[in-house]
Amino acid sequence: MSKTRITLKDVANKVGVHSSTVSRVLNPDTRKMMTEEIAEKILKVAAEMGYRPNAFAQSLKTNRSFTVGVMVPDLTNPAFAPIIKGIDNMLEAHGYSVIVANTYNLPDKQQSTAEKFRERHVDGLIIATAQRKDKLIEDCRREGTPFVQAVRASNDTDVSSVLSDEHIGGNMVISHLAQLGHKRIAYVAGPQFFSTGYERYQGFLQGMKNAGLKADKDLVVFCDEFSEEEGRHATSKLLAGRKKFTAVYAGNDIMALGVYDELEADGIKCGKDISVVGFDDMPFADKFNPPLTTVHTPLVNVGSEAARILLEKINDAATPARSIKLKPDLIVRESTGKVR
Amino acid sequence: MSKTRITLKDVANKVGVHSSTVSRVLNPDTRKMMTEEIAEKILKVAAEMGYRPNAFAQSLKTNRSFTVGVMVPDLTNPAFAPIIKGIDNMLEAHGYSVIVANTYNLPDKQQSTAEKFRERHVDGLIIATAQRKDKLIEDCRREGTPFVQAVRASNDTDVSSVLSDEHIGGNMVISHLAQLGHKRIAYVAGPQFFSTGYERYQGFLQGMKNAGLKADKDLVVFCDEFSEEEGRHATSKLLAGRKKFTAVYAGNDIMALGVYDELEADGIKCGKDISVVGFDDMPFADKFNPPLTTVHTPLVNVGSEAARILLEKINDAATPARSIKLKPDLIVRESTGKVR
DNA sequence: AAAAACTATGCAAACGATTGCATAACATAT
DNA sequence: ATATGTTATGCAATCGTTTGCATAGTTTTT
Repeated sequence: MSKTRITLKDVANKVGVHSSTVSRVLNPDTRKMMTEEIAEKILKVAAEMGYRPNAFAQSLKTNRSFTVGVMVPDLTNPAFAPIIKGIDNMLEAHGYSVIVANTYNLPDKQQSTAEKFRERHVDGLIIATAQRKDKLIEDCRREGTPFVQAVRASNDTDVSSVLSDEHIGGNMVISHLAQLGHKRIAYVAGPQFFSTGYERYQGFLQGMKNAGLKADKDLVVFCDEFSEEEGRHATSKLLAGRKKFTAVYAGNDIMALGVYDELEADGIKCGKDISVVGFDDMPFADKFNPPLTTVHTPLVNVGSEAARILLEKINDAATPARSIKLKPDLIVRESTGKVR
Repeated sequence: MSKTRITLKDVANKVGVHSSTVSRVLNPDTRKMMTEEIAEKILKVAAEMGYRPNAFAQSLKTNRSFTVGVMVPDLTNPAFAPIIKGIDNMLEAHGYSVIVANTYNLPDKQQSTAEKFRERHVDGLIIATAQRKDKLIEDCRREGTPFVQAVRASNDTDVSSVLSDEHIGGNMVISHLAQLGHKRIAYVAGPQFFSTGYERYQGFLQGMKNAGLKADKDLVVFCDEFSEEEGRHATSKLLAGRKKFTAVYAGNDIMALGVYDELEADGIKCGKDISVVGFDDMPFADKFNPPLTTVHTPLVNVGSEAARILLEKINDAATPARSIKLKPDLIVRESTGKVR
């Protein structure tokens, strides 16, 4: 990267014009200010000389970096790769680069990551890590930082977000289980300080009500994190309780795997003795044993929609806030079956 | 991001020194040039005022961006997330940000991605997309771009790379299968223009030889890509052939899933009628049906080692090239069993 | 005491691009 | 022909930081 650099001045000297003229020709917005004859000559020479703008100099002057910071909890959670893919495809097509950071659901890490993004003057943020009440969101609003929340959102009402409709998802799950004859349905809830945890629980409650079933507090366990271990632990508690149940709805696929673990350890047949449903349809959910019935959220679309909205915000700060809820689908596989 | 900026000059005015003094105090390498009294005063005032260097101005002057470009084939392949994680953890600790790009194994995409990274003046590259003969590697060498290859490498001999030892892996697999009594072992090979495809095939051949078994050309299928579909297609061809076999070794876990698909479609019991082995131990391989026996490559370590070497190269261009092969482990699960 | 060496700090040039403003050249109206 | 309006281009300031060099002040050596 220490190769001799061709600058605007080099091109200008070769064509016999001033560097500001070259700059204006190379910017499509100002090209029309120059005659076509000079413009063609400049474009030709710039290409021949291999001129490439210095991004730092541009950014220093324009205060724009054409980067976007994306915060995810943990890139090794397979649900986030499709989201990033959707984000990257959209932003890359508009000349932006994506800087991804993991926060591991640690608030301190989230703050230091935000700080780093500020130092880098990212043009905007996509935040997939927000809690329902989140200082980062407050900070971004106060500072006027363009941002969009993806997957999870804070409680703030006039901020943009792209989520999956967790209530529709919950209704679908309970309806499916009810049709299979299930009446005692347990719920393994994610942390309530995340909107995914909270809203999926509300969706469970609503689904039960709509199916004419009674939601039983003793058949609900609230987990501290969306993890396999917590899912397993919750299932262990449910099985140790006095209330029997014939189905478990887990707040995401990772926790559903924990449910699987516990059922298997206790010699309970998943899909036959007890039905299990997850949420997200993360990659390879169809390869599990048994293939997991789950709510498919269009993760790539979540990413690309979030990126689209962010681009609008960056280009026009007056873009009104927008909260988009994408409709999920229930994918029935072999982890659910008729009540025995 | 349009908040009023505090500059070096503002801090300098407040302390009553020159901005170059502030700059030298804030740089640990030059702090000792200033008296402790002035240094403490500057550090205090800078913190109080919330001074933050302008990264663009720094980069324009120093020609350093403190970013690293990472090229992966496809972020949704679960094997790459741990690699990125390892890379990010190491680089982030040294003040770098990671810009990730997907190339989808398309050479044109790889070239345009490299071009974008050049425009951004990333300080170095980690390339997880190289073919055995790859123009990008030639370009980087000619230009003196610091880079390290990860997972896959080109044939060039004096370039740095961090790989898994595919031969050791192959030997482990064949030895394991031989111990289970398998003699007719089929191999589903990845594309030979990738080092992973080629070297894992060589490992297969070497393992067979070392186990005193005859590698049979009719029991080898070469795939055009590392994909589930190709793995399935290859298995279909193997089953349609005249040679019987009792085990399949697939060049990666994704292709092993394709092997699973075909066996299941044909009513063949995986792990009982035919044993299956993969390579990579991608996340959730233990959740498959049956849990996959596979070669575990320490993906996070591949990432962090590659990042470490790259940092050395960036800091000292004379760092000698180094090719590291990490030792894999065989993880035996339920997809392999005794010959029937 | 004078000369030489060392240290601390300020000055200003440089990095490369963008863009407001000035002005020369050209076109149109009187 | 003269006055007015429009267009094309160059000049130079700006963005904010780093760093070579100059120089004033201090310390050490002769």
